[in-house]
Amino acid sequence: MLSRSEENYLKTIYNLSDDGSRSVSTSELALRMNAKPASITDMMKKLSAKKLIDYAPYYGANITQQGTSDALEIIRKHRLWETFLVEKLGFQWDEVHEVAEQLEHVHSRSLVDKLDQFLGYPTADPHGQSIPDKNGHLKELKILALSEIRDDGSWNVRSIRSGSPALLQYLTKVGIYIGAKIQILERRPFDGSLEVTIDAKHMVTISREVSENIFVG
Amino acid sequence: MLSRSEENYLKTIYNLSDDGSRSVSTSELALRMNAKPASITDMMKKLSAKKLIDYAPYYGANITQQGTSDALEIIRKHRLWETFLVEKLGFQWDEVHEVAEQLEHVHSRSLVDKLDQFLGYPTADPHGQSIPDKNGHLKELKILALSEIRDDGSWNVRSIRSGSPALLQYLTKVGIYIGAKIQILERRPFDGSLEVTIDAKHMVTISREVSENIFVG
DNA sequence: ATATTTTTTTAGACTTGTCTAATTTTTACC
DNA sequence: GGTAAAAATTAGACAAGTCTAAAAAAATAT
Repeated sequence: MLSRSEENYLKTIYNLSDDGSRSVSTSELALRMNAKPASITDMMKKLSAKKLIDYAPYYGANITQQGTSDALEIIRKHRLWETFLVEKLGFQWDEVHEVAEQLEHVHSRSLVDKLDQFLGYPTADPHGQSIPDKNGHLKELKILALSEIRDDGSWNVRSIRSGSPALLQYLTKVGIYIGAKIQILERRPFDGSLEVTIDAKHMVTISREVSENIFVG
Repeated sequence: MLSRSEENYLKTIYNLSDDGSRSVSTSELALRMNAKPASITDMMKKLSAKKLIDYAPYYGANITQQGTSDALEIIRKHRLWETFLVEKLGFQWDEVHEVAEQLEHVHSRSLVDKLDQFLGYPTADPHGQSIPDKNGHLKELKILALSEIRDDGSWNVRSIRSGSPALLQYLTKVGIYIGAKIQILERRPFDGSLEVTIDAKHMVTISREVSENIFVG
């Protein structure tokens, strides 16, 4: 069984690697985990010994099939708990990440599946992110970050990269939510910011940092 | 903030001390925690430094007011989660202890209170044990262990000392549940066993070990 | 009242996960 | 292609929580 720390590293490697499609460097991981590179190297060796990542010194980590499967299980738990917290306990979408970070490490054969059933087998969490099913299958949505959209026209907000309560609070304030309709009016190449309308009603300027975390389809 | 280990020791000291009314010895705690006495001594010093117990070498531990308050918060969380698992997720009463042991360590200002509200402010968990309220008040029930009953007549099962799935499974098998009516027919002083009827229907023999864990009123 | 047994504590070691400082390897640049 | 900068690794340390073995204190028994 994995330790809490191992689980956190594995999950972060999975997320940084774009669902396992590229390798992750020590410094990248150090930045995301708020840890020193030396600590990352140590953990890379541990995960490698457990065959959860392929690791060679100086060449970063590639998550293995087993690692992906374990990571998806943790992500499934995280997203199911977030859904529970919002749908059943009445939390706001910006309040649930930290608690779910703890709940995702509870180990129980049947707990997750019973929770899934209780919630009615949801396919997306409160931030619009897909919830892997019990076999570790993730419904891949064809979505793009708002920052990557080149085509004008109207897009629907499908998900938000969660993790930052401040971002979610900001989005709520400017009227962006899962399902909101966004139309790009103007692009400002010098800073990457966008001028958009939301639900064809109000107009806001969105910075590049923010548009990179909004996914539309 | 207390570590998981500190929380587990504190909770166990509280339980062993009969709600803080007597001191707990090193060996007693070692037995219950499945740890060596040397480890207990180390932790006693830590909890003592944090003023959660009064401890003097060779004289055991007495839980302080602050320690009692912290212990009751953990116990509140444990019992609310057990209630959730049985009432909402459909677990059996003998399946929830281990998972609740993990869930009780999740830290969140609002989670527990929102869970309490979601469950409708229950006053007892699935084993009949009182749930402390958010101010740490525990409704003290006038109950006795079945093993201590000297008076004949009929008694209602009020709670079971939880923690042993095997015991709970056994009780289910012989027809004992919270609310069952038990009448003592015969006492066997040589081994402390009792012959009883349950709900005036069927008759069973209950060992002393079992009757010490059934509370009636 | 003293000796023996039991309990508790101390001393020192080990594991996990982290760190700092020093070293090595890779990358980037002229 | 050689050198400087950046990135990664190694070596050694530390804290938390556990252990074993030895020593000390308390309890028990004769």
